[in-house]
Amino acid sequence: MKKVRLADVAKVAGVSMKTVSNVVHDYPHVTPEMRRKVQLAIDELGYKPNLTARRLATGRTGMIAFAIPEIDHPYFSELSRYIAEEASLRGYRVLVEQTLNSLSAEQAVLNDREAGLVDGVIFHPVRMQALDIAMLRRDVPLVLLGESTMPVTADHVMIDNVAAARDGVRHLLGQGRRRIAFLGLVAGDITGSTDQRLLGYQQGLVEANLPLDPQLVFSAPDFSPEAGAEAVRRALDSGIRFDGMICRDDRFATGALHALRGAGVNVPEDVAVIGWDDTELGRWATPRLTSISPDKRELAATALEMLGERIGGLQGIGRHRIASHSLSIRESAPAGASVLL
Amino acid sequence: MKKVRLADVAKVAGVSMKTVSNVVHDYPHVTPEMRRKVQLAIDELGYKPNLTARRLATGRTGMIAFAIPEIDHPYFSELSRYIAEEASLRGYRVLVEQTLNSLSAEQAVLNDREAGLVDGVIFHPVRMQALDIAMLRRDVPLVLLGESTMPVTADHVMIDNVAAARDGVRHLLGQGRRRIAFLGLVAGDITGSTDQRLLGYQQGLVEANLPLDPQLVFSAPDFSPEAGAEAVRRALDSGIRFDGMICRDDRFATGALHALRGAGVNVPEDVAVIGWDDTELGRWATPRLTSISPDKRELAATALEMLGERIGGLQGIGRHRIASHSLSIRESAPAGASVLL
DNA sequence: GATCCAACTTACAGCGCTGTAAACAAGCTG
DNA sequence: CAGCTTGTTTACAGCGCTGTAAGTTGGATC
Repeated sequence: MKKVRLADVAKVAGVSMKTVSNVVHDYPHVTPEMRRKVQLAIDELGYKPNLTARRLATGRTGMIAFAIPEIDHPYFSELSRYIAEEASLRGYRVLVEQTLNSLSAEQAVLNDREAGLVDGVIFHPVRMQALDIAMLRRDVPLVLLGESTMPVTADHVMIDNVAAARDGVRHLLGQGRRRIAFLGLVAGDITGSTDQRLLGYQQGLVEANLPLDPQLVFSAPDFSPEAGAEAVRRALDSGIRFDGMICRDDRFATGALHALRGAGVNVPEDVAVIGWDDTELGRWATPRLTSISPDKRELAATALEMLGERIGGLQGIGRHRIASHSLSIRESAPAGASVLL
Repeated sequence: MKKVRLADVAKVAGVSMKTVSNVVHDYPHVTPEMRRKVQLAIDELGYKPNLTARRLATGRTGMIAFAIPEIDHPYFSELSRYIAEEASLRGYRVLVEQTLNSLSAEQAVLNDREAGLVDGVIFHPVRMQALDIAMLRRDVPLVLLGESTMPVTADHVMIDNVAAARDGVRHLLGQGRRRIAFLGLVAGDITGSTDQRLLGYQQGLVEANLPLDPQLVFSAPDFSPEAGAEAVRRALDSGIRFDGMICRDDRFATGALHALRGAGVNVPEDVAVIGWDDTELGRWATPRLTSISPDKRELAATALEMLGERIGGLQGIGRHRIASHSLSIRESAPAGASVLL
C-alpha cells in the first residue's frame, strides 16, 4: 500500500488539489456536491494528510515542548498531565524533554541545534539562571516555570512561594506549635524555590515574634526522600527539638515521616509535618500529608495561555503571573488546635 | 532577525547548498578548508537547520509516540522516564500521548493522528482489544506494551505476569501465610493484566494444595488507592480473614495498607502485603511495600529495540518478548519466616 | 603529456501541502 | 442583456531540505 497524496485524491475526484485541501479543512465555501465527491475519493483511497508537509507549508507545527528535570518526579508528572490536557484543549501536542538536572541539557532546550520543531517551549529550569537564559534564548516563544530568577524578557508563571510558606507556618502556629523546623536546603541548589520557601518560613516566624533558630533549618545532600529522612534522623540524633516542620517538597516530607516514626516520634501529636506540591506520594503517606498545594491546573493553563499569545505574535516584555495555591490539610498537620495543648 | 536558510549560508560561503548540508551532517568527503569556510558562514549567520523541511525531504521524523493511559500514574511516569532515556540514546524524541482511558483516544493513536508525525509508536492500550488494534492499525511501526490480548501482527513486550504473581504467592507461602487474598478485580477492565495476575495467584495456591476461596478475591470500583482501601475495609467488615494479600498494583496496595492500619490490623505481622509495579508510591508507603518489580528499563529498551528494527524496515509477524521481573522485598512482606510462626 | 581515477562539489528535482491570485460561474441589478 | 457581485474552484509557486546524477578537480599512472 503506497502512500496516498493529496494529488492522488484530486485526480480520482477530478478536482484540484486545493479543493481537496479545502474539504479536508472544512473550509465553508465548498458546494455540498463537490464535498461529497471529494470525501468519497478520500475514503476510497484512505487518504491521511501528511503533517510534516503541512507544517512546512504553514510554518506551524502544532507542537510545544515541555522541558522538565525529571518526568517521573511526582510534581512534574502531575504537572505534565495538566500540561498535556490543556495543550490538547488548545490543539497542541506535547513533546516532553527531560533535562535530568543537567546544565547542558537545559542549554540544549533553548539553544536547540535545530529549529522548526515546536511552536513554543514551556521550560522549568533548575540549572540555568536568568542571565544564561536571556543570552541563549532564541526567538522561539517561551514560558518559564519555577522559582529561579527569571529574565525580564520571558514570560513566567509561578505561585507565591513566600506567601505559601508563610501560610504553612501560620497553620502550624495556629496549632500551638512553636519550634518549627524547615527541611531542607540542598547544596548546589541554585533555583530560588528553596530560598523563597525558607524566606516565607522565616517571615512566618518573625510575624509571630518567634526566634529564628538556625539549628531548625535542616540540610540534605540531595532531593530524595532518603535524603530527607537522613536529615531528620541527624537532627533528632543531635538532640534538636521541634514540634512542627515544613518541608520543601513532598519527597522530603515523606522521608521525614519515615525518620520520625523510626525514632518513635508521633506525627502529628509530637511533630506536625507539612509537605509541598500536594502529590499522590504525600496523599498516601502515613499519616496522610498536609501539603502546600500549587494549583497545577491553573499553572498549566496560564502557561499555555501565555505561550499561545506569544505564538500568536504578541511582542513585548516578559509577563510575570502568579498562580494560586492553597493548603491541603490532612492528617500530618490537621486543622484545629494540637493535641499537645 | 529573519530566518536563515541553507541557501543563505551557501550564498555567504560561496558554495552550493549541498555542500553546506554535507558540512552540517559531518559528511566525511569535505575538504577541511571548505568545511572551515562553511562553518564560518553558519556561525556568522546563526544558521539552524529546519527540522520540518528535513523531515519532508527524508521521510524520517526522528520522533516516536508513547501512548499511555495517564502520564501521572506512578507506573507510567516511571516507565516514561526510561522510554525517554532509551529513546534519546537512539536519537529519538518522544511525543507523549495521553489516552486518559478513552477508547476514542486510543483509536486515534493508531488511526490518523500520527500520520507522518512520528516514525513509530509505543502503545499501552487499556480499552482496545486485539481485533480492534489489528483492524485499525496503519502501516506505522508499532510496539505494544501491557497485557491485553495482542494481535499477532504487532510486536509486543510484557513481563510474565502469571509467573510474577506466582512468585509473589510463593513468597507469602514461604512466610507461613495460608489465607492469601487478591486485590482487585475491577468491573469493565478488559486488559489481561488483572486476569493474568489472578491466574498466577491461583496457580500459586494450587501448587501448595491450598483451596481457592472466592471470598478472598476482592473487587474494587476503579483503580485508585481509595478504591483499594474501600475494598479491604469491606472485606474486613464482612469478617473475612486473611494473613497475606497480593495486590494488582501499588496504588491498590497503598490504599490497602491504609485500610488495614485503620482497622488496627498490623502489617506485616497480621497481614503481609505485596504490591505490583515497584513504584515510588509503594517504596515510601508505610510500611515500605514489597512489590513485584517489572524491569522497567528492560521493558523500555526492548520496546525501543524492536521499534527501531521495524522502523529500519523489518517485516514479518509480530514478535512477543518477555522482560524480566523480580520481587522487591521490603517491610510489608519481608523475607524469612513470619513472626506469626 | 594524455589518460584515468578517486575525491570532491554542484545543479536541480522533488518531498506533500497551503496561500495567493487569478479564473470561472451564477445570480442580481438596472 | 451587459455589467456587477458574490461565491466557488483552479493553477502554481513556494515552504527548506536532501538524494541523485552529473560535473569538476587534482593527482597518480603509463
